[in-house]
Amino acid sequence: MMGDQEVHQELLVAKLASRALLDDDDRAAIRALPCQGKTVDPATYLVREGSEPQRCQFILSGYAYRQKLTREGSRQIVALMIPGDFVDLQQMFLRRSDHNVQALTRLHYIEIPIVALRKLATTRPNASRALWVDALVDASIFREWIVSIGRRDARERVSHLLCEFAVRARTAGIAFDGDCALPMTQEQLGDALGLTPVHVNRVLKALAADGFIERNRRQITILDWNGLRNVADFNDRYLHLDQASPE
Amino acid sequence: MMGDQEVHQELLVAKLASRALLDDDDRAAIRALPCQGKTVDPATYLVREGSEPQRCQFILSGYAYRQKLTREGSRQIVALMIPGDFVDLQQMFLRRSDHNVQALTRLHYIEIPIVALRKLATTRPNASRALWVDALVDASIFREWIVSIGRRDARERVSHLLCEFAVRARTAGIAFDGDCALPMTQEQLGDALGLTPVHVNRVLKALAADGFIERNRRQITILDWNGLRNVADFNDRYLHLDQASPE
DNA sequence: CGGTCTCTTGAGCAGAGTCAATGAACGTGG
DNA sequence: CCACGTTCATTGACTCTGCTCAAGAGACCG
Repeated sequence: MMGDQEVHQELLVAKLASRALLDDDDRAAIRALPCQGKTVDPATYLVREGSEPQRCQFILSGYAYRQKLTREGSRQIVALMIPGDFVDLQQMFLRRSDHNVQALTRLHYIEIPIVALRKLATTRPNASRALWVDALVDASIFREWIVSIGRRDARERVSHLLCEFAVRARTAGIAFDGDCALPMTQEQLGDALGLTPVHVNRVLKALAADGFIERNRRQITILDWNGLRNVADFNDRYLHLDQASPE
Repeated sequence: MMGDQEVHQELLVAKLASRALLDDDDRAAIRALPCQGKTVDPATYLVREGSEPQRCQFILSGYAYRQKLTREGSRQIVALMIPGDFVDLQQMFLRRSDHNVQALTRLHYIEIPIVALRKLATTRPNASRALWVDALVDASIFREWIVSIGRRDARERVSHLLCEFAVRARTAGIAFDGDCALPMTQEQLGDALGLTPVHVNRVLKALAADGFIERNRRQITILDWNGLRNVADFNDRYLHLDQASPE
């Protein structure tokens, strides 16, 4: 029987093993990382712009998002994070954070000292590769968001986000089939998509009227996966899901 | 007297040294990287979506951009690259490229086998850190572009791109003061900003009328740096320019 | 049961897009 | 050295997607 600590670290091992092939020594080194579990309420800041992070967070359950504010006070969400995501690989080698990270829901996570992760990265080549792949996949998702916001209309954009979330949730083992409970308010969706909440509302209504999704308060369920992926022009290539298979 | 090969490698050393503190052994290891110089014409593809890159390119002179196409054929430029930028760190640990890279101008670059770079990353901790920082700064720029395209209006967006380009060009030592010759057509600017070329034209005209910039064919010169940065809500924090100073 | 968040919906507006025509600069080959 | 074709830049007229403002309806909470 495993204690909490062990369960947490198995998630971490599983995540990194999905990013690169690991041997037993790599796994042992990952299990040996010092870490500490934490829980926070929705809207809590995990990282603040301008701060100098000393620990890297890894999400066990719940959701979080990266966010930046403009001078006028409008907010842009630049990434969603789900269980099995690292919050701070994006800052691991940078001095100051360039954005904020906030909990979207109640959140359980572990914190690992950055020095320990850096040491892992320099002593275990396979683990290092897994960390690289993870950071580079994040960057690939950023690029796809630029394409969505820059070149897709509101209907495509909303659909694309739903598709991405569904695939990532399924890959992380926290969703099955269409059952994709994206716990975001329409205002938050708007902030992630570069739209106003009013317009998000209208688009969701239209997608529901067309039978692609079903809505029920903050729950959105995909009814017609192929239809929605077609509306969205969605292709999961940019998520790089096959990095850990033998070459 | 240095031959071409040596000059090229000094640029590489200088770039990595700007990303992390390096010692003499690190510099020697970087100089020992095998590499080959190349030159291509504007619009040449350096990387194609779906390909499996074996070499990493490093730009010596000229400009390039990352680009993705949507189903409808519209194009989104997701990054600009200038001399001293790595083209392919973003793919170094991923199997298949998720985007295209094209030369914007006539381009001189060197190619380094990815295996050699990976080896550098696993044997030289400081060099590894420099590569990490470089990749993470790229990711930070992606995030800022998401904010720009998602939440800034056309005038702010155009100004922001000009500011970013000016700062990066100055840092790379290829521009001085306001002298920022961004060699992009208005169509390409539009593709980078999520706008149409017609609208880019009108915004540039307005910025010139207000005295912020001067235009002359494809050359844009910044006349009023502080004014433009103010229009753009520009802050260079996200470029992480101070990573190589002692902690 | 009142207060607070969200979600909805309507009406009107505006920033940016579309379409289309003209003009300026450039490169090339005869 | 000029004619021609091509690529960009420019401008106007019109359209439309998505925004703003505002009010009302649900849902949830202490």
